[in-house]
Amino acid sequence: MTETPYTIRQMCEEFEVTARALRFYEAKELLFPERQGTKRLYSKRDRARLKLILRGKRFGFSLEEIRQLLDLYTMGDQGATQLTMTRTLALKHLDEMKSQRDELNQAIAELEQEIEWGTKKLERLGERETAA
Amino acid sequence: MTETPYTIRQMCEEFEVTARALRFYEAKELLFPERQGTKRLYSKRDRARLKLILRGKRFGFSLEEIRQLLDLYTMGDQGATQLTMTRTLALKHLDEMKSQRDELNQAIAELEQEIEWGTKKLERLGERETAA
DNA sequence: CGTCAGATTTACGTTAACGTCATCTTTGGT
DNA sequence: ACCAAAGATGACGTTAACGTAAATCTGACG
Repeated sequence: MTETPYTIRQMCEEFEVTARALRFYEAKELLFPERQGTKRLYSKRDRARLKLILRGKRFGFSLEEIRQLLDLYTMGDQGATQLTMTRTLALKHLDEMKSQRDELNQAIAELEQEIEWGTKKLERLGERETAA
Repeated sequence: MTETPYTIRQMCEEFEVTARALRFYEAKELLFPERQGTKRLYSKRDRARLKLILRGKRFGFSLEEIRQLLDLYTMGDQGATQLTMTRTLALKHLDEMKSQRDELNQAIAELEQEIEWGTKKLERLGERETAA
């Protein structure tokens, strides 16, 4: 078993996306499944890429941004110039993600505060009701 | 100085958004500036809400989701039922944000790996060039 | 060989979140 | 009183990321 190509249906089920989305990602050059006749066959590499695509989306990156990031994980044997550019781009994204994480942590802390506040208020209301 | 209302322009500059966006948020009931005649006046409370709106956007929440979250920060003197619902919703969002953070941390770690890999490759290329 | 489910291609539709005019009003300043 | 700038109100346009429908194709099976 050297490889294990997936059909489009299997991909859909495994990643919970529609066939339309997969074809769309292909049209946008984020995926390059091979063809067996006219049908698409998704390799392990395609599956890895799709995973990254979906994760990128969850972080609010656009498909175009994701496409650029994907090239990073495909860094084969490019020239030093290309590699440097890719790395620079990646560092930029890394920075974004880090500030995003910091802000997210702050937001989480604040939201927890608010919830605690609401919880205590509910407790007081409960006491009143119990006392009556 | 009990209050310090902002004009729409001041809001735009302070938060780097367009007037169109502010009116749009108002149409979607995320902001409720008062009116002095026909003109909008944004209170401190509006500014706080806008800050949360923009932050929510950065985390990929839709305006509708943000609207619901905003009500959390407006928990005044509602009934216990309403308050419980709001709190439940908030806990759900909190969970989402926490998993998002965890996934983000993992993505950051992986991206750092890749970058390090690229960096080392560049170093090797540099050595070769130097040796030539 | 017929057909019937599953794929593909093509093309138009949809939603969110504004952008971009065009066209009034309002208003502070001279 | 008058003018230009700022603000308001429609109304239509735009982009991203698919959804949906229609027509065609293709391959395994009885």
